[in-house]
Amino acid sequence: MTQAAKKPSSASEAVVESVRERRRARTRDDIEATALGLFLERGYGATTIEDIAEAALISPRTFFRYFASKEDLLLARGRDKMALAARSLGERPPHEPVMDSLRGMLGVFAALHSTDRDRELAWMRLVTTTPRLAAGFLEMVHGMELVLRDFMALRLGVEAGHRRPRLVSAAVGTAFRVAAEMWHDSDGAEEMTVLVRENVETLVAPLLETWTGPARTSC
Amino acid sequence: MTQAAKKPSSASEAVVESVRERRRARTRDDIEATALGLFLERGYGATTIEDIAEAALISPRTFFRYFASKEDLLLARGRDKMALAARSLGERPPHEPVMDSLRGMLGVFAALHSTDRDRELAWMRLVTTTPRLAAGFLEMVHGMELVLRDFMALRLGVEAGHRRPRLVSAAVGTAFRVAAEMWHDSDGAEEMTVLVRENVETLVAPLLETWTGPARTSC
DNA sequence: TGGCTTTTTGGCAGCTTGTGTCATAGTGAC
DNA sequence: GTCACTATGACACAAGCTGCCAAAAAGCCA
Repeated sequence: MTQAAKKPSSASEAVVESVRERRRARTRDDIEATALGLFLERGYGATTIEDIAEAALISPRTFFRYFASKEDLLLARGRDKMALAARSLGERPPHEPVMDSLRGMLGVFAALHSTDRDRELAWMRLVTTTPRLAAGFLEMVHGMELVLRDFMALRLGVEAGHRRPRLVSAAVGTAFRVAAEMWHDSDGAEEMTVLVRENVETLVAPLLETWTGPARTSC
Repeated sequence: MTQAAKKPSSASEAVVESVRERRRARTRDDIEATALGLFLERGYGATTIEDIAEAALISPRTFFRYFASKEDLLLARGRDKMALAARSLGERPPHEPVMDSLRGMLGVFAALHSTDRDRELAWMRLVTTTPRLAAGFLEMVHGMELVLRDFMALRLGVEAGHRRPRLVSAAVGTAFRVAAEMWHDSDGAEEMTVLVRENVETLVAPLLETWTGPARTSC
């Protein structure tokens, strides 16, 4: 169920999705877009699953076959993007300076970012202004931090439970989160990617400098 | 409803709560303790409001007169503690070095901290292992950051929307959060307060040093 | 003590989210 | 065209949560 198409029937060898999978993805996108429209129109809380199902021409039961919850509908995409960006660190050359790897990750994230700025802004507004979603957003960033932590442990040469990978990965997540807040509050005036990069430079770079070089002390 | 006792009937002038208020507080504590016991025994998800109500000798309807939700039951106390600690910054001398104010805040927080270590550990385990609660915990810290942000804006002499108060307050919150994770993962072996202090020194101090002194540049 | 006012509580009815189950319709593979 | 698998819809149902109203309890005043 979770696995991708394992046997490409055509000659092409790229990610060939079966017809079913593509159809499923299209339905999923359709539900998502429909729901987002309703949310922006009436608000998150005032829109029921039944409303969404009706507007998307599916049954309420079917909704839950595409999304684990109403919350998931809005957060899944962001979660995937973040996880993908974080995991891309694994393909970085092992001896590259950590800051360079992070900059590379930002590039991956930027490439994944939707070009529809207004839509992203609306999404961000919805997510940050609805308490339950805001909590979910923070958890989403936290999930990315967990992936980052293992990477940092590897690069810093200590176990993941140590303070350094914990603090560094949390700092990166914080840089992301604060950038998102700034981007939203400025109505998208500044480029999100730039904001993230600046925050990482400010918050993470000094932290790494003290550790990647001479440090080999306690904790 | 939300206001405290305004007319103390006795001569004492401290925070005199009416009999009703004290009774209410006692019932609230009672429900909380009962529920925590059930959660630890059967798990958060496997314990229903009805179970809690029955064990606490109240009706399910009454439960919601004491707590906004099942989640709130576990998070309200922590939220209050953090808000109290953060707000205590307002009573600090205005020209005190920011790091000293933060250390003072940690003292307030430590004083509020329960002496029952096992109970706090169990609470932390419950909250961090239950996804929905974990998200709520993160939001709780985020709430503290919002209070911190205004304070930082004041001290740094810029508006709250600027990058510096944002990053510094978020860094403090992150220091808190990571300390909580470390404390939990180490089974409370290290003192929570110490962990927070060390994280603040590592993450926040360098950030402040670059800004409180010479800095008066752009952002 | 007795009566009045306010708060607290319980019960009920109802909405919403989310899940298990089963039958049915659609689709792809051969 | 048949067979197997998947997607869907239609229940039924548990649990969280809210509004509403009536009853009980608690404080208050004479």
